[in-house]
Formats: sequence, C-alpha cells, structure tokens
Amino acid sequence: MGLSLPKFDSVFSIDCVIFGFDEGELKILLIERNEEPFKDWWALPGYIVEQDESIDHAAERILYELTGLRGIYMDQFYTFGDVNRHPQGRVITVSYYAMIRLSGSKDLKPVSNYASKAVWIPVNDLPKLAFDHEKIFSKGFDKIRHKISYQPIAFELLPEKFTLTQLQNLYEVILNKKLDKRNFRKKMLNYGILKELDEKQKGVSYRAAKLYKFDKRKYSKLFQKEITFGK
Amino acid sequence: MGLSLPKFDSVFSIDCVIFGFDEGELKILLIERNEEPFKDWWALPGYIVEQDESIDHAAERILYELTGLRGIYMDQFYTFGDVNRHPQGRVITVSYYAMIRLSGSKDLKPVSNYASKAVWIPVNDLPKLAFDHEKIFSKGFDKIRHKISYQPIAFELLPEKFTLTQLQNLYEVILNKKLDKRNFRKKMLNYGILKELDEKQKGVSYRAAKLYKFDKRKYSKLFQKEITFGK
DNA sequence: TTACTTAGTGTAATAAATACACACTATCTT
DNA sequence: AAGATAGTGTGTATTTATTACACTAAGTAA
Repeated sequence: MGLSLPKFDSVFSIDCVIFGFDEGELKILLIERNEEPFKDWWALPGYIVEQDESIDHAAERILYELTGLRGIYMDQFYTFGDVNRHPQGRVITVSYYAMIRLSGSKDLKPVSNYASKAVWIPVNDLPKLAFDHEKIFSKGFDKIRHKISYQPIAFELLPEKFTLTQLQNLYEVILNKKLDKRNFRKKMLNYGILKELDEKQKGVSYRAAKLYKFDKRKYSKLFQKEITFGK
Repeated sequence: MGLSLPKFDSVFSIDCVIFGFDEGELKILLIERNEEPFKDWWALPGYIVEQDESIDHAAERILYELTGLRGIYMDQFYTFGDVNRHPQGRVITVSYYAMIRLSGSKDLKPVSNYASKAVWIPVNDLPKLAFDHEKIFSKGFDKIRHKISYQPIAFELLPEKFTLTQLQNLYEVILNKKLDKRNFRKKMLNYGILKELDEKQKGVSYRAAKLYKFDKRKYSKLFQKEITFGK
C-alpha cells in the first residue's frame, strides 16, 4: 500500500501491569530483563507492537506469551510518550492493566526471549524498575484503586468461588484501608450481585466460611448501578 | 543516536476532543479537512506527533495552532490502535480532551494547513466524522461525563464569574438529565469551593443572579473530597 | 473437653440524597 | 405607575445510605 504519510524512527510498545491476588497480598508480575538496556533490571512485561496487529491484540499476545493465558480481563489505561523515556530511541508505550486469578500458586509458562524470568512481587515490596516503569505501575495502581470503587473488577482477581472475607481482604489491600466487616457484608450482599453457594471453604483449620460466586447476569441487569466502596 | 530498535512504517498522531460551552449548549470544535483522505469531511482536530516532542507537548501544540490558546485544561483519555483505522497506513492516535472557556463568541485563530475551517458544533448535532473519530468523540464524551461527577472540571468551561444557574445547566447538558435546583445549590454551596462575589450578572432583562467564582485554593485544601453529582 | 480461630450477625445514630412549590426582584411594556 | 414577564432564591420533611460498634456460633486441633 502506498503510504503517503511521513515515516518516523519511532516504535510502539505495550507495557502491562498484571495484577494477581495471592495469600492475602496484591502482587504484580515482573520480569528480569536479559538484554540491554537495563539488562538485569526488573521491568513490567511488555513488548513491541507488530505492524499488522492492533494494540489490544498486542496486549493480549504479550500476556499470552508470558503466562499462557487467554481471555484475561485487560484494560488500557494510559500512553506514555516522553521523548527520552527509552535510552535508545523514540518509544511510545501504551499501558494496560490485567487481572489474573491466581488460584493456588499457578505456574507460569516459560518466558519469551527478552526476559530470563517472571516473578510475582507484592506491590508493597517492589524493586526499582527499568525505564519509567515505576511511573507506569503507579498510574495503573491508581487506576484500579479508583475503578474498584465503582466497577466489579475485584472478582477478576479472586477464584471463581470465594468467601466474603477474601473479598473484603482484597478491597482492603487495594484501597489500603480497613473496612468494617458487618458493613462490608451488608452492603455487598445488598447489591444482589453475589450468588450464595451450598458449599463451604475446605482445608482450613477453623470454621469454614460460605462460598459465593459473582453473578455476572444479575450484575448486567442492574448494569449501571455502580458500586461504591471505601469512601 | 544509534537506534537498535526495529523501525516501522508507523505514525503517531494526536486527536483532540475540544469542548466548549456556549449559549447553554455543549459544543466541540471540528475541522473540515482539505486533504485526502476524507477530503471535505468533518474531523476532530489532530495532527502528527513530531519526532522530538512528547505527546503532551504535541497535544498542546495542536491546540495552540488551532485556537491560539495556551495553558488549556487537557487530559489524555485513550489510544486508538486498530490496524486499519487510517486508510493510508498504520496510524496510532492518542486522544485528548480539552476544555475551553468560550466567554461570548470568541474568534479562533485561522487554521493550519490541513483544514479549511474550524467550527463549534453542538454535541447533539454532530455530522458524520472522518476515520474512527465518532468512536473517539464518544469515548471522550463518556470520559468527561464520568469525570464531572467527581472532579471540578466543569469550571474549566465556564467564564471565570458565573451564576449557579449556568453551572447547573452545564451539569445538566453533560449528564443529559435535569437536576433539582434547590438540591443542586445546597450541595454545590456545601462543598465550600465556590466564592460568592459582590457582583451580579449584567445585561439580562430580568432579575440578575449573583456571580460566583471557583475557589481553587479551598478546593485544593479539601483535596480528595471528591464531588459527586447526577447519581 | 477445652482452647483456639475465624464466621456470622443487628441496631441505633448520623449523614446524605431526594422530592417538592412559591414568593421575590429586576426589567420591560404600555 | 401598573402590570406582565422571566428567572432568582429559598426550607422542610422523607427516604436512603453510611457509620460505629461487640458478641455468639461453628468448626478444628490438641
């Protein structure tokens, strides 16, 4: 195709802030780079957008290559385009956050060419990151903190069946504040978007809690009854 | 600089949804293209990002070239990167919304090379737009509709001194719903972010209303006391 | 059987949101 | 100057949502 547009030495990339919730902690997936620049540094997973793929597709592809998972909840949140954000040239990066269900400690597929390993690291314990990835992470974290208070994204991080205590813990770690148990339950159950199951938690050495499921159909019906929490 | 990164025939652009509020109507600034593709179509103002400028800078530059204004409230909201969104090649576009005070009917600076004219058009009366610009507009509009209910962005569209009725009208057109006058005033004044002036509206043929100013300092003090409206 | 750990529950007080209607005031007209 | 017009400005009662707060029940482990 004849391209009459100017051409630049510029590159697009995608960077992903991939959240997981495990053992009561909110974590993100970081990779250790095995290439310059920033060889041996920790970085957000990301890669270059191919010429013939959409940016959403690129984001899904990167996540798939890294984790072997498809159909993950992802959302684009910001594009970083400072001139010198990459030491080797002009790279504009579109950032996405993703949410992964870490039921138990799931093993990830081996990692692609540019990284030697991928590790889940608690958000409260992050190392220094390559490029401007700290800025990217922090904007992504702000974004989900905001979003969790009006959209049911928390369920993307929990196993399909979960207890109200697990749900509350997740809200607490994302919002970074304690919530009152009774009020939390009252409010959450009142939305009518949880289905109470006939099952109980297993393998705990104390009274087992009831399990619940997120009821997507009921949620869609109520549709724009937005959720509010942590105000 | 030696660039070891792959090079693509890809181009970045910026597109802007520029909002203004005038005569009780919410409008956006559209240009009529005088170049192919989409010659003679209406489009959002936008242009290509230069190689040595940040995307924020590009957005400000484009707005300046189009309107002669600087220091305008702008915010990036989404990046559109479908493969075929531009018929002549791969163009990824980062979109911004901006808010302009249209006190009276302000004349705009003449428009740059790629457009024959720029016109303010009510959002309820938009023509078909070039490229995927309808999608871009609509996402931008959703964004400000959401944002206005927790951030004081409405004031960016009003003259420095405004009446409560003007403010309420603006909320109403953005949220596309009627609000109750008494409740609106009570709530708005309660936030304590408006300064009542000793002045009144002029040039109206009926009882003149009191003028108010947005009190940025008080707002910053209350800081994250988010505003809610239209629920 | 006892100790331990977490699950599960209700009510009262306060704050916020909603619904609702009329008198006042400045200007314009005649 | 009297009346018409058009928008300003105000209060209260009701409903709904939010907050604060502490004990008993159930299951497991020793």
